Parts: sequence; structure tokens; C-alpha cells
Amino acid sequence: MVDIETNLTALWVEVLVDCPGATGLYTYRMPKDLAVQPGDIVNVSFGAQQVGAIAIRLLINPPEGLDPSSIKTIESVINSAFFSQAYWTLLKRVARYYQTSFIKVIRTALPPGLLSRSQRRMQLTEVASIEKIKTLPINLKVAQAAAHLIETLAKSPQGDYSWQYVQRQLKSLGSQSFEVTQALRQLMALGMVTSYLAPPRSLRAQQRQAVILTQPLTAPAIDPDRQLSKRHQEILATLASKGGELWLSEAIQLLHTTRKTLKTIADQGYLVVEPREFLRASSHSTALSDQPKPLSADQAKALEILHQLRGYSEALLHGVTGSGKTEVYLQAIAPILAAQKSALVLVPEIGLTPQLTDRFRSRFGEKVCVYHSALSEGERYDTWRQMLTGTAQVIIGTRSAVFAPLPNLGMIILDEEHDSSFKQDQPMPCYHARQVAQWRAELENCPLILGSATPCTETWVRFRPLEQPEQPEQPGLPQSSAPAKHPKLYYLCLPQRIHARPLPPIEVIDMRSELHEGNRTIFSRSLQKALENLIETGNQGILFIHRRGHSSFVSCRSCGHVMGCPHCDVSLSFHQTHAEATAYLRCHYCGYGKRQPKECPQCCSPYLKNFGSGTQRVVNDLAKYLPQARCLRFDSDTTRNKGSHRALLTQFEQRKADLLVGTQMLTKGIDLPQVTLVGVIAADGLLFMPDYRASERAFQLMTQVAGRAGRGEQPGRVIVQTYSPEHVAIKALTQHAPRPQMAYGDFLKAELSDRAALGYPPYGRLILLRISGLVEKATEQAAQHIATQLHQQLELQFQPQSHQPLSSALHLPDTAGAPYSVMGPVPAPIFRVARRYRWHILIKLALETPLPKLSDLQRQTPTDISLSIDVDPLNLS
DNA sequence: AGCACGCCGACT
DNA sequence: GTCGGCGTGCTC
Repeated sequence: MVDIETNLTALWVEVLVDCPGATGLYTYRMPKDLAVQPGDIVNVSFGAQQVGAIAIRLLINPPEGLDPSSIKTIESVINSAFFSQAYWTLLKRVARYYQTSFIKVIRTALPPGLLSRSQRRMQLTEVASIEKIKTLPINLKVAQAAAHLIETLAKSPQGDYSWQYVQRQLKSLGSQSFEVTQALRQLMALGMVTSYLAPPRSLRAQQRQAVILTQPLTAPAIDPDRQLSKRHQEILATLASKGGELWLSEAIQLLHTTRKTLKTIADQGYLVVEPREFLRASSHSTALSDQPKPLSADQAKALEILHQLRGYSEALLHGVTGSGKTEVYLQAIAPILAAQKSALVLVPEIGLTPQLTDRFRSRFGEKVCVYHSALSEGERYDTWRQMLTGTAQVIIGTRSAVFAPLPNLGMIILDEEHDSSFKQDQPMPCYHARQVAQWRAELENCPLILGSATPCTETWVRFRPLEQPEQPEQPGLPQSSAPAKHPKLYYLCLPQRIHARPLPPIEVIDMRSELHEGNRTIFSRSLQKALENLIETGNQGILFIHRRGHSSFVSCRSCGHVMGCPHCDVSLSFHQTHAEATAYLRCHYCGYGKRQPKECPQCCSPYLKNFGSGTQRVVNDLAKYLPQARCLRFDSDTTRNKGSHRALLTQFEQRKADLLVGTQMLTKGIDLPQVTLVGVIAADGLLFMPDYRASERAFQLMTQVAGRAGRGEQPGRVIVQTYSPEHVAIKALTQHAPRPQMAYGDFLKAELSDRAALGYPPYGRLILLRISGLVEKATEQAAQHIATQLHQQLELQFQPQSHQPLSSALHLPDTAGAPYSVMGPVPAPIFRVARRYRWHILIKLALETPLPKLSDLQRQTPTDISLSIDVDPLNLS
């Protein structure tokens, strides 16, 4: 409870302002009519603008050295009493561990727009005239910018755009930023444009056009003076019978009419068409068609343990692909909901798992909400508000949903826990949802369930300490159990598929010998036979290609020139949705794109050779050799549009195609029972990434794709083609079939002993500093400076020790005995991306070394250089 | 982030 | 001597 007396006498509030560069607390006056509490999200005027802020604490006396008359009053309270103690502690912990300012963490946790800020906008006045500009004695460039500015503003219905938008538009038309500023100043002096600060618009629910009857429902009085056709009367009557209010789109369908007809009636005054708040429809409430399914013995055993979990505890549900993990989740959640508590289900990517969402929906109905970054601001806000209400619900969401503000959390489930999309590596905090979920479960005192067929090394080591390298091997199949040393960690194993369906055998094909024996196609003879057989028997198959392969660049046959990105040190990738579509070249790193040129920019030869994107090429080759096979491409080109994911899968399910040819996306949560054949075209792209996790990732990915085969009644078959069959990940893969879970354990055991020897995670901790800037020299200098600072700080925080030499990439200095070592700065593997030069510094910490504080580095970095601190990086490039 | 203030170079 | 560029620092 809040101390009432404090509440009454506190006249001052210290707040954390959402403004970069405004670190520290600012004091505001308590408004007379509002009782602001610590943890409230408020709006304050800061400098010239209005920004969001969080109230941190109340003060009875104004701080010393601050003139009370200069203190502004808190503008408004956006959200009251939102942060619970546990949630607050969670955010603090995230900020500390991931070396990020607290306000940045709050910003990632809240839906965008909640910490609102005022926006500078500009508006055209009547006197605006391009002709007049031309006569002015000003710089030609500025005059041009001014003309563009007027043209741009004229395009808006209100002659009104935000400053940011105009700036962006004019830049794309070739103006420099200072020219725009100057042009604006000129135009304002001439009175052609006015500039103003728009107050922050509060976030609202989604708006939709609605048709609303203006007359009373019961007796729509028809004005005899006005002509109203029979048809129009009919429409009004139907509308009245529907409650007098419909969404425009529904009205058009239901009343069999058009927008125009409604407009005509509206003009006569009988109805209005206007935007109305669209409350999140509970209309997609499919009937509760899905009932709990009978469980296998393994599932039942796992569920029994899950049901007994009380308070904070963690369980790893290690189930082979197709072992029915989802059913276990569903039945684990049911009693939580029944006890009026909520459950949080985290998945790698919502779009890729429509089947999982559907299943939850049909089991739990309206209690299921989806929360992820692809939702519109309004939808996100709605869902967020909905969560705060405290009614028991199931939230299915991606990484950021780990911060979902559920007040009464009963369980957290993290499905496919090995998936790298749970790690954020772009804006700080570079958090891992698994780590945050673990803290959250601890703080909220609820169970956390991690599920995967291929748990990541970190998780494995935590749950299976007995199977670490030096330990003697455990005989037999692993059993579900709790490791003795951690009574709160439970290892649950589903070693068999449901209905005892066998895991498909995996054949590894050595593509080198295929070549020696004269097969120059991309399909080995085994795969060819299997494909032919597939078509004959009328079954379905999947062909998997590793996307970042070598096969999608475009080069000139005559001079060898490779089309490269002008902003990055990478080659452009070839993209084409279908054979007739325009060919595009796109950069996978910065998004730059252009049409495929007709001739080589270097030597003007018309013979530009493209290999097509991986999938495109496979589809083309397949069409030549097996023309009767019907293929569907499933990659970023064909699934770009919203919903096309689902559409493609539905087509495939309805047997409108025999083969699904695709990339990584195929590995995730797709359950297609008719698939009997899985082919991995070239495993090699995966195996030799310059990264210590390459093997682990390759093995996980291949196990996941292989798991797509044989889920139905027909047995499956997997063919993996490679040029390096002796690779550990490939060798381990072939042991998959007889003792699947052991194969994974064996593979990890070998992998872990390598990691232990080098002090890599999970036997050490990494922190990656990414430094980037637009000016090559300045970026390098900044990187050097940061490295120097870093050494000083680390020495201060830990034992003084001898300097490690600034060694080059690939091999880290040996950490034996030392609490830490620093490598770099070194140029990043891809030195230039999106016109920025990039440098890396890698810190390796011994396991027992506490996490250093690196936040000071941030402050000492020049503003035009960006420094991001990635704790426990997954991606070292 | 935005905006004011202030220093420095090009111009009447 | 002034105008107007952009660099530096502050915002309760």
C-alpha cells in the first residue's frame, strides 16, 4: 500500500524522460488534480517538446540547487500503476545484464507510441507559390529544395506533413539536409509555410469506416419531400434490422450495395459514414472444436510432471519432431487457465506457425491473443490493454512478447527454444527471450517450459549435467528426470513420435562421387529415383535449400564482374517471383535493390549470368528433368505478402502440388502429414559458416527439416546431399534413426568438448562490441579508442593483468586462468554494410568472472559513431 | 531527438 | 562589419 501521508505531501515527482541523451532523473511538479505514483507512465513537456516519461519517485521537498519556479508540471498520466514489483525488477535486470539504459529497456517493453512525443509538422499557406520562389535571389539548390517542399506538401490533403516525412522525401529527391532547413526557413519568412508542434496524439484503438443510421431504429421517418427510391428504403430497413450500425465493408456485402449508393443515401441525411473505434473482434472465435487428445505414455509422463510444478521451476521438453509437444503444452496450460491464471507462449515467428496458433485458438477460443511486432500500433495497444485487465488468457507471441504485461502469470512456454530469432541483435538491449523468460519465471514464481527437438548447447548443459564431456556415458535411452543437483530443473523426454511412427532414415549422398561418376546435375541419382517414385506413388515431398548459398549472385560471363551492392561489401542477390516477372537484384544486408541491368556495367557485354535464387534454380532444373512434377516455391520472394505463407501451405495441403521447394522457413513448425520425402540439396552452405556455432546450427537445422518427413501414416525418407560427408554434423545425423535422442546427446558431447577447450559458451561468456560509422577513418579511430577505454575499465574492475596482444580474427587468445581477454578491434567480417564501416571487439570472459559494467563506453563514444554492446551474442558477424 | 546558443568563414 | 553556416550542449 502507498503511504497516504507521503502521497498527500509529495509535491514533486522525479521522472525518467524518454529522450536520448537525457540520462538521469528530472524533477516535475505534481499536478493539483492528479495523484502521480511511482511507475506511472506520464507525459511531460521537456525542452520545446512533449515526451513520454516514467515516474520514478515522489519528493516532499524540491531538490537543492534547482529553482522551483523553473520546474514544470506533469502534463498528464498515460497509464497508471502499470509496473508491478516483479515486472520492474525484471526490466532492471535486463538493463543491467544487457548493458542498456533503463529507459531503452522500458521502450522495448512498452508498445510503440505509448511513450508518446510531440511531432514537428509543417503546413502550406494560401500564399505558397512555386513561381515566386524562382524569382528569389537564393542559392539554386535551396530554391530547388523549396520548390520540392511545396510540391510535396501540396500532395497531402491538408497540405500538412511531419518534418521527418518531408525531410525524407526531399532527401530522396536529392536535397541535402541543410538545404531543406534553409528552404524551410525561406518559405517561413515568406509566409508560405507554417511550422508547428503537434501535441502527442494518444494511442487509440483501430478506426474503421462505419455506416450508422441517423434516424431512430424503430420508425425510420421518411421525409416525404425527399425522393427515396424503394431500393434505398430497403437498404435502410435492413440496416435498421441489423441494429442500425454496420462496418462499411460488412454493409456493402450484407446489403448487396455499393459505397456509392450508401454515399447517396448519406447525402440525403438518412445515414452517416464515419470512422468508429474498432474493438478487437472476438469474431474469429472458432467453436471450441479441438478436444484434448489421448496421450502417448511419454507425453502422459511429461504432463504429469508439468502438472505437479509449483512456483518457479524449469522443464526442458526434449521431444523429437512429431512427438506431440504442442498437445503437451495445451494440456499443461488448461489447468492454469482453470485456476484463473494466464499463460505466455513464446514462439520463433508467428507467421511461420499458423498451425500452432490455430490449434490454441480452437482449444481455448477467445482467451487466446496473438502479440508480435507485425501487429499494427493500434492492434498492439489493444492487446496490451487487454492483457492489463488481468483476466486469464493465453498470449502467443514472438520475442518481444516476453515482456507482455500479464499481471497473473501462471506459466511461460518457450517453444523451439534453440531458435536464434529469440535473440535480438539489432537495437539494444540485445536480449535473449529465453534468458528474460527465465528471470521472469523466477520473479513471478511460475514454471518455465522450454521445448525443442534440438535443444541448444547452453540449455543442454543446464539440464543434462551428467552428459557433459568428461562424464561416463549413460547407458540406454535417456529418461525423464530431474537432475539431482537442481531440484527445480526437470528434463522431460519424448523419444518417440506419436502413434509410434518411426523417424525417417537419413541417407547421406556424397556429391563428389556423383560428379566423378558423371552426374553433373544438382540432383543425385538417389534423389532422382526418390523423386520419380514420389510422383508415381502420388505422395508429396520437400526440397530444402540453404538460402545464403553461393548460387544467387549475378556475374558477367565475359569479364567476370560480379554485381555488388554500392553500400555494402557483398554481392547482390538475384530475385524473381516467377519466370515472367521482372528480375531484381537485392542486397540482403541493407535492402538496396535495382532492376537486373541489360548489360554488364563493367564491359557492356550482354551476357550476364544469373543463377537464380537457390529455390528458383532448383525449380527450373526440376522442370527440365521431371516436367510432370508440380512445384511450389516457398521462400522470401514468394511469401513476402501477408498471408501468402498460409495460402501456399493450404495449396500444398490440398495436393495442388507435389513438391515444396524452400529455405529455412520450411524448418519451423510445419506439420504436413502427407510428406514422405525430404531432400536437402546441398548441406555444405550450412556447415562452413565462419562461426563457432556453425556445426550446432547445421545439425539443428537438418534435424528439423528431416523431421518434416513421415509424419503421416506412410513412412518417410530423408536424403542429404553434401560435398563433405565426413563433417561431424553430417556423421551425427545418420545416427538419427535408431536412437534419435542419443544421437543428439552424442553430437553435443563432441561439440561441447571442443567448446570447453576453447572457452567458448557455454564454458565461457562472450560480449561483442559492434562499432560502426559513416566515415572510415573516424570509425577506426573510435574503435581504437573504445578498445583502450575497455582495457582500462576491465583492469579497474578485475585483477590487473598483462595486456593481451591485439590478435587477429578466428583464434581468440587463450583465456587459461585469466578472468577475461579482449580481441580487437578487428574489421567486421563484412566490413561495410549500408554505407557504414564496421569494427568488432570481442570480449571473452571466464565463466566465474562477473559481468563487467560497460555502460561508460557508451557515453564516451562520439555521437556520429554507433556502439552496440551484445552480451551473449549468437551472431558474430 | 530538437532546439538555442555561439564561434567562425564569406560576403556587403 | 554583418550574415548565416554548422558544432556543442541542454532540456526539470
